[in-house]
Amino acid sequence: MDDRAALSAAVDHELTATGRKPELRLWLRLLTCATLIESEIRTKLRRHFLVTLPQFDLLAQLDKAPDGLSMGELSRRMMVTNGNVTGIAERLEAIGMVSRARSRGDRRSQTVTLTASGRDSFRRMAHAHEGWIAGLFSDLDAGEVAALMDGLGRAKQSVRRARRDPGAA
Amino acid sequence: MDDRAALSAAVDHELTATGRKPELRLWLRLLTCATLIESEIRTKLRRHFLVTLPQFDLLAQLDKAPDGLSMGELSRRMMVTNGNVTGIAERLEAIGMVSRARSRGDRRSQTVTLTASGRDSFRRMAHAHEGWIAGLFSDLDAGEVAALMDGLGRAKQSVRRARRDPGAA
DNA sequence: GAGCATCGTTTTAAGCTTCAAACAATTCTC
DNA sequence: GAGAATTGTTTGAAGCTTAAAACGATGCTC
Repeated sequence: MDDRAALSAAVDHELTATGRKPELRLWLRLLTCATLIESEIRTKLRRHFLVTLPQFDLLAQLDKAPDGLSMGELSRRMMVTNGNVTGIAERLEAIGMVSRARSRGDRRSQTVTLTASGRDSFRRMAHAHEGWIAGLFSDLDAGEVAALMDGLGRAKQSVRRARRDPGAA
Repeated sequence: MDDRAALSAAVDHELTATGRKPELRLWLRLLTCATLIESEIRTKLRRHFLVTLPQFDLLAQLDKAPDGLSMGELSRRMMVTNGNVTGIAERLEAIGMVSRARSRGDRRSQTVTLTASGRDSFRRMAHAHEGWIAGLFSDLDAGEVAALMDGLGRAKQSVRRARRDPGAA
């Protein structure tokens, strides 16, 4: 490869990343989308409702579970560590959005529940949130949304399977 | 709506979330994918290279910029706040992966550069990282990857546009 | 039922992240 | 050129996050 070819390959690599594996580029693009949306929603939640995104996430899990959830179940559904949930739930309890009580039948376990006012507040947030998300995706038509749902569904399955058997290629 | 219909609607809502807007479901799925991959990569980077994901991210930006980058430029490319970069760069400097120096021409600005050993270490990490990502996506064929790249590209544009003009629907 | 492993949760240490305020160097304006 | 915005970065406070250790209740085995 002569100098000009080497330079051109280098520039090409710099600017368009075509030298990389397609999977890596896909991951970077996926991450960019997630980061953009996440930071937009985080800012709006703070500005409009004085709530953090993790707090909103915890409330959303509880809103779908009328009987409340244990700390461990919250941790699994939110895909974060146990210790993480402890802090978020404490702060939400301090502002009266959720209540915690030892579970009947297993005194190790705590059951977290939305308070009445917590549920009210969350419903308002959730309504606004749905609108914000729709706004962010508003340049996509129904077919594009469906295609992405499908592709991401396959991607999710692939990732889950790969995490289970690290060996198989 | 009688009791049985109400119950069935509720269950349906719980399990498949069909009551929600497709855009919201798309966002949740996108976030799930990103979270799964991110946590897998985070763990592997720590186990194999004793480096955090944000540190890897900063190194990756520097590896693409042979002349180094200013703190502000790093912040923009990593899509995080300025103050955030300060801490990550400090820790990377402490372990000898990067060096910082006042920029010539503008004494406000710091230029961050990979050290020789930092570049060496990063190249090894990047090679492993590329393999891990390929492994996670290995159930997708080339067409699926391309389709996702395309759809996510459109999604990214939609989000960026919506952030610029909050008014337009 | 005594010992032992397990399970659900909290705690701790280190690091990440944002937002807002502070600071310092630069540029603009007159 | 002096004063006023602007720009690049750091600092500080609050909160998030993980990994690992600690704790206490439960269940298991003999």
